[in-house]
Parts: sequence; structure tokens; C-alpha cells
Amino acid sequence: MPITRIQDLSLRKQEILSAARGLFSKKGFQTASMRDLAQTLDIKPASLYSHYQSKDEILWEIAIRCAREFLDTVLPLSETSLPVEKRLEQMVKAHISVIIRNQDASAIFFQEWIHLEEPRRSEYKALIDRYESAFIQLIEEGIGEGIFRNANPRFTTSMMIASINWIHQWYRPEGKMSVEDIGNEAAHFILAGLSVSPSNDTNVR
Amino acid sequence: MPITRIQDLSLRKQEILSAARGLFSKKGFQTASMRDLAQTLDIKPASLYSHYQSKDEILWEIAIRCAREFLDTVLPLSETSLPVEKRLEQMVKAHISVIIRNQDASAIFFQEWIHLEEPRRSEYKALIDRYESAFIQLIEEGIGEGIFRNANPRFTTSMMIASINWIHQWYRPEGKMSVEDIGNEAAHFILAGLSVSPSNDTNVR
DNA sequence: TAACTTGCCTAACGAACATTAGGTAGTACT
DNA sequence: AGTACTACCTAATGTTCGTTAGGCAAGTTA
Repeated sequence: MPITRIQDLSLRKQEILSAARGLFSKKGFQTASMRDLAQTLDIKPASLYSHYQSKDEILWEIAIRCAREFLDTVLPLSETSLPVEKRLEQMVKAHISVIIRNQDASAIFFQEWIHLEEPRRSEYKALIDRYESAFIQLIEEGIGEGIFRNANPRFTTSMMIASINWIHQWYRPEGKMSVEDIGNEAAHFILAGLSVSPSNDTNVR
Repeated sequence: MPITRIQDLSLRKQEILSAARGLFSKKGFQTASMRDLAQTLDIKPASLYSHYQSKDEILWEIAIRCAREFLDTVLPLSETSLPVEKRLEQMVKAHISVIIRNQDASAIFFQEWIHLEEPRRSEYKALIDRYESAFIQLIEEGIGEGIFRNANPRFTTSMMIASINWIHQWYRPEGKMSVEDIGNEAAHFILAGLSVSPSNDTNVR
């Protein structure tokens, strides 16, 4: 018996979460059944309930752990003493690396959480809002300093995060782009999109 | 040339599709049941089968019509005699206007089509690929002309479309941004992200 | 040794699911 | 008047769903 009472998940619980992540992200939460999950683990469906009380609880565990990973990894980078554009670049790259390290969980972080039952869904939504707010505030700060062009911070954040999140849909480790390549391309795209330098000829003001 | 011929629908069929669009986009295809759909229309579930043979067929009708709308509206703009960056700007704005005109259908165009059964799913996928290819080719053309920076065309297209598509998730007609505002912001963001002007970037060749 | 815990089992529950069979009014055309 | 079509109905099909009850064998602890 371990001395620490700080509860990490049992090995079995982790195995179940891992299998569920794969299933939920591949087929979607509603489509993946507890029977599917049990079969993946080579046990009977009822046995899952020795570990988790409900399907919703499994979704919740996956979602909340993934959310924490994003928040803990990315948010601290918004408060360093680096210049605004450097901070944003780091956040974008960090966000991408979290996606790629947790590709299955990311699908749940972005999409499947919507199927959480209340009150978990609201609690989760608040986390995401907090996450996005960090980006919005950073962009506002950059605009205030004249580093970024006068964009709509909320709109820009939405576009930015949507464009990055899509990575989880197509990224394959064996593909041509490395994580660094993706981070560089994405950061370049986004920072250029925010730069004050008048792009060569677009006539948008 | 046309992959699937779209015939005109009876009034009742249109009403069913309209209700289904709302339901599928709001709750997701799997979550929304034929019972839900029937209730929305104030008829019995079995009556739906007088009009459509299956739930899959309803999803298919919605998806394929929406796909046609995107392809017919946006693709012709890629072949005009305008400069590359102007064509891309028009395509982005046209894509956005289709999203906003068909907000419910767009959710299906982007996400719910995945639940189509074969062989419809593959046929649909081919349409989307054709759509994306037009953007990829345009970006390649722009890079070749030295108008766009040396980005990865496929990656950039993916980010670009993902960022625009997200609009259907939050746009509300009563919100602060008009369709024109959104089109301008998005086009600026994307074209600036592709411009050759080097911003503060680490890996410019 | 006895009690407790863990992790699985068999078996079944009620509910919800998409779908089908067969029928009936009302309307339109011949 | 007869035919055919439209748009719905009632009733039921078989399947799958999440979940529960109760039990059993092995390992751990007292």
C-alpha cells in the first residue's frame, strides 16, 4: 500500500480512460457505446461500472484532465516578461504541442465535451472561457501597444484557436511535418495576420 | 461532371429537411432522433418514412445540398482573371456568406457528414477534397508568382478553412459584427498571414 | 484464519432507437 | 365513378443502449 493518499488514478482506471479517449475521439461520444469500450478492453460492459459510475463520468475525467493540461501549460506563458508578440508565439506553439501530445483527448477538449451533462458542462465551459480570455487579453494588450493591428480581439482569438485546433483532425506522426514545422508555420501565419505592417496590397483599410 | 443530380423537392420534403437541419446542427446527428424530428414537425415518427427512406438519406440530402452551395458559389471565383490575392479574398468572403446564409447546414457540411454511411460518405468526402483543392492550387499559384510567402499550401488551406468554418459556431445575426465586418476581418487576417512581408519571424529563408 | 477489497462475471432491467407493415382519410385526375 | 396519390395514422418489429443486482475467485490485511 502506497504511503501517499494523494489520489492518482489506478492503473486500471488509466487504461479505461485511454481506451475511451481513442474511441470517443474516433467515433464520437454518442456513437461509441459502453459495449464498444468494454470490448476494446476485453472485459464485459458491466465491469466498467466497478471503476466509473457512468459514461458521463468517463467523459468528464477525460475532458477535465485535458483542459487542465492546456491551462497549466499555456496560460503561464501569457504572464512572462517577454514582448507581447513573443508571448503569443510561445502560447501558440505550446498549444500545438499539447494537441499533438494528447491528440485523442484534444478531440474531446474541443468537440465532445458538449455532450457532458449539467452541471459538469457549465463548469467545463467556464474553463474554456478562461482559456480563451487569456488570448483575448494578450491581443488587446498588443493592440494597445501598437504591436498588433486594430483587429477585433475576440474574433481574432476565435479564428486563431479554431485554425490551430483543427490540427488534431489531420496530424499524423508519420506525416511530413514535424511538430516544430507545424508550430513555426502556425505561429508565422497568426502573427503575420496580426501585424501592423500593411500587407502588400489588400485594400482593407 | 455533376456527381449527384439534385432534383427539386416537394414542399413537405423541404419542411422536413429544414427541421432536420436545425435539429442535427443543434444536437448533433446521432443525438437527434427521428422521434425528435417528428415531434418538431408535429407528426408521428413513422410518417417521416413516407418522405424519406432512412435517417441517413435525410442527412445525405442536407449535406449534399449544402456542399453544392459551397462548390457552386465559391469555386467559380478561383478561375476569374483577377490577381491571385483578389481571387482568394473573394473566395474567403463568398465562403463566409454561404456559411451565414446556411448556418445550420454548415454544421452538417463541416462536422456531421462524418456519420454518413458508405458509400455516401466517400462520395461526399470527394466533394470536400475537390473544394479544398481549389484553395490549395490558388495558394500554390500565388507562391509561384511571388505574391504569397513560401508557406505550405495544404497546411495553410487547412488552417484557413478551419478558422473560417468556426464562424458557424458563434455567429448570431443580432450580434455586433455584420457579414461584411466578418468577411473583411477574416480576409485581412488570412491575406496578411500569407503575405511575403517578413514580420518578426525567426525562420525566414 | 477471518474479514475485507479488488476486478471481474452472468443475467437482466427498462428505455430508446430506427424502421416496417398495413391501413385510412382526403384530394386530384380520368 | 373509379383510380391513384399524398400524408398521415396505429401498432409492432428487433436491436441497442446505459445501467444495476448479485455473486465469485483471488489477493491483501488484521
